[in-house]
Amino acid sequence: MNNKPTIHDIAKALGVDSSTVSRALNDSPRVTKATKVRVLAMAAELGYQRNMLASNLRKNVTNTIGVIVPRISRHFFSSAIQGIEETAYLAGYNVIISQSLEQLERERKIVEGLVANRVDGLLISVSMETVDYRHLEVAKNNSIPLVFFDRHCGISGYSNVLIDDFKCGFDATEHLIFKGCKRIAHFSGSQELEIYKNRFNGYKAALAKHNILFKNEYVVNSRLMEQDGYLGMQNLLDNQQEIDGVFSANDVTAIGAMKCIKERQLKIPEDIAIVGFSNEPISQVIEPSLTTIDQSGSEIGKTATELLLEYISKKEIPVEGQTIILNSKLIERNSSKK
Amino acid sequence: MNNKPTIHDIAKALGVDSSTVSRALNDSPRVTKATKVRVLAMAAELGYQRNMLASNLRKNVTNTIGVIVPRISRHFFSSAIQGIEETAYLAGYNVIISQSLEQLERERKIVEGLVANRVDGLLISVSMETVDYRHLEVAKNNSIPLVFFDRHCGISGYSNVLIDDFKCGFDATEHLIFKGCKRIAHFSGSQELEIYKNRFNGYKAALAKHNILFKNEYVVNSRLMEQDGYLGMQNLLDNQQEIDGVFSANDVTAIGAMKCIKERQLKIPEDIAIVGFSNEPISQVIEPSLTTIDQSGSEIGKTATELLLEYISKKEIPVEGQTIILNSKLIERNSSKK
DNA sequence: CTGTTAGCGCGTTCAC
DNA sequence: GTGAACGCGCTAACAG
Repeated sequence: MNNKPTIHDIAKALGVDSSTVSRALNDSPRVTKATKVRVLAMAAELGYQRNMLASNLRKNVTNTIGVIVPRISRHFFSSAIQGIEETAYLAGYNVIISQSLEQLERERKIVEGLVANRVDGLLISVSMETVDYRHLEVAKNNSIPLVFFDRHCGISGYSNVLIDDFKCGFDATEHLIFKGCKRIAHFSGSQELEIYKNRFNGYKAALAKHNILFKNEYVVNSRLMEQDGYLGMQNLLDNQQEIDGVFSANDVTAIGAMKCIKERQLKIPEDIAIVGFSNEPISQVIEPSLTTIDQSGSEIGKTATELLLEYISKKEIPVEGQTIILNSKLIERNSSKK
Repeated sequence: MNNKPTIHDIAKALGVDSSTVSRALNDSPRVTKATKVRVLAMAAELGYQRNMLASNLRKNVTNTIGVIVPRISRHFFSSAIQGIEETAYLAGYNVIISQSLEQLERERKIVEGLVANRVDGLLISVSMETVDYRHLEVAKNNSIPLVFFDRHCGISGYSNVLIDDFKCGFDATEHLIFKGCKRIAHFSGSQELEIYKNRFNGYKAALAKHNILFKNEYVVNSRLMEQDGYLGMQNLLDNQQEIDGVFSANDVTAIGAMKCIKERQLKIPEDIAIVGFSNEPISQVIEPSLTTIDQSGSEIGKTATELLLEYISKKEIPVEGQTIILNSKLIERNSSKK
């Protein structure tokens, strides 16, 4: 029962050598079509399943890529993992998931563990504690290719797959401009954080490109709760700011703003168009008509995996890492303004 | 550089045999303390790392458990995976994640793939298309223990780790009763679905236990959108139903109901207490004061993994599967009513 | 095109 | 307590 058939069993049954069987199963060109068929038939009959452990040991690969994220349950990362898993699955790779829980020490141990497990490649979104990358050199020393995603690696020689927050802000704002908006408010978060600063800069750049005057009164910095959107919008409207568009750096805040707009009998997007930068899908359950800039975690995961698989198949770690910057997708969910 | 040291290298360096080294590294009692120390020191010096592939091949294990979920990016599953990963990590196991995308055919292929990869155990939340379990027999045939979580397996002989929706409904309702509520409304979803039916039954049972008359007018069935909560609450209040408590089978719907309550200048929880069954954490961002019954995905993941690891260590698949039913946690977030 | 030989790196017999 | 030898299952290299 527990004696699983091996290539030797099927070789014996067919009166050929096990290496021929091996070649047949691997669809090697150096074996007759006829014997291939016989081997495959016998394999099916015996219920043969290749022992990956042995195969991998011999080939010194694992068909496995290791993934390290700060926390699996955060939506962005789980959707990234979704993309990673799908892409890896199609390429015949397994995915081992680990989480650093934002701790450098844990990250270090995980990397060592994955390297000891001989993963064929590594996908990492580093923890917030990670300031240097010495603990990752073990991968390089073992010729294991490494791709950073979402959170970039500061030093050169590594590949990154990132989201362009600047361009997201730019695109969202330009989208509103194309819709005919001229007085566009921006709800932003702490300017200490790169992501919000970049989105804000994208917003300003889009205005500049289209010769629209930037007005400081249109910018609302907050903690990006729903209430902040509601109150921010209220303030803007009460202060006679004739807003006709809103780009919110956060979806929940955008929902708050929408509530305020609707209460005042203004129409979306006819009177005021609105775009929210989206983190969580549930926000669209609560407000299905919200046009969003979606941080496509699965897209970034897919891209990072494709890049990594390329390195793996080439069996070489590029000296110069490349950096791929993805755009988030703007998903328009309400009718056009003009 | 790429020639990683093996036990032979360290054996040669020490003038002992590789089998002695192997024993020393495995802390076998049949080797001198002194040589153990020498071996360990040399291993550290050479930067030796055990080749798991070879070790696993020899021992015919993988130190890996396979996990199949419908979709990684759904919050419940990603938090379950979080719990699984943490528990497995502590026990020295790796976790391979796969997603069925709710497709039976994919699930079948994944199971076969994981079995072919000789995972030591399997954790499955079956796809919605899964009505029979023949495609899982391959695991049993290969003596791979299997634990179902969240979505239970209908046939006997398998272990399940589930959430008790009935008890959740019961607890939520009883919590409201303890708060002093006597006229408790219930917002429910399609009675075709077990989960909503069970929560509804829990609600009724709690009322019965405390001798509170069940009134059909207090029950609102809907698609559980935010608007459904808002409108449902509106109807209840307009029809002179003097509601003083609400148990919603969904958090978003509860948020809608809260909005309606607040608009009418009623206070939560003083005038109307409210509990929502929680799926997504962001709902608490939008409404931080919502008291919830939390489906703890990570808890269920942890429990399922512990059970599975027990089976793995015992090296036997129980003939009679056991079923563990977990309670979700009630998390009270607003001040007491009475 | 097929068979033979020789390991991959480790763990487990046997002996001594 | 330690060494020698073998095998896990598969595949690469070399013959023929």
